Amino acid sequence: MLHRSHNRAKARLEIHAPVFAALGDETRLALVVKLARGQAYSIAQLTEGSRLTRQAVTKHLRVLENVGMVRCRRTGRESLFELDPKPIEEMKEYLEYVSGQWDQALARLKAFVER
Amino acid sequence: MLHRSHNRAKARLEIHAPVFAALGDETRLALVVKLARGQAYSIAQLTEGSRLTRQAVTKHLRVLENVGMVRCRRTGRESLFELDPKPIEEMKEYLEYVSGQWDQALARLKAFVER
DNA sequence: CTAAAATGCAACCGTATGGTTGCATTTTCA
DNA sequence: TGAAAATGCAACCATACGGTTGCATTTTAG
Repeated sequence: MLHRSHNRAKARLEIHAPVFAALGDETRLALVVKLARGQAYSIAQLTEGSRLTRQAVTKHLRVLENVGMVRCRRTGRESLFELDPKPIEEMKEYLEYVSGQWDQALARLKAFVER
Repeated sequence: MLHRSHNRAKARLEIHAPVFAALGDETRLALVVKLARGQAYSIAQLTEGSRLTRQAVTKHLRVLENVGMVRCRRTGRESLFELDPKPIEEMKEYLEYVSGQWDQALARLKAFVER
């Protein structure tokens, strides 16, 4: 059972890099925090409070959309964006895998030293 | 207590973006996986199996080092790199915060609808 | 119907990024 | 001591990235 989650995490490593990259920007990181509040926000709403242009924010939103962290639906004259938590769960799985491996390595080292 | 972890995560948001960016590259992602095995690896060892140049791998390692995910010590004629799990823990905290907010938002929505 | 609101589209720009090549430096070991 | 191993340093290159500006399009509301 531990073996299964191991393979699952390893099989999906390729998918993760672009998702991590999407969060590798302060603006996008902040957007995700705002979107995590659960509502759907228009581009104008998401631009408000930022020192950036609306178009800059739009670009960031498209990046998030392309990696599947955000979904967009047109409603009237505005585009509403809302979070999709699945990629975040995948990132958590990856990090759990890495730190799990690390912890096991430390445990083996400890057992070896104490022998 | 839930309120405290909320503020802690929010206070450190600036730190996280470069760390996420560091994992936003397939090569670095793979390096971290390898380093999670717990040993210290030389540059030559980490280059082995990759299609990249040693210098390319070195650059990636410096990136990981600059965000604190990896430490380097010179031993004889080789540079040994090993993982530092703290930044990974910080990323996990951030993701926990975001998905936690999201879950709470969904719960509020559910409570509202069922009223 | 028309003006304002919200967005889309596209060109453009400076800089960061990922990668290479070439050469110098330090350590090891026979 | 001298060659091979492991790395460091630096220049260079193409392209991706973050951001802006300008203008066209669609929707709303008076």
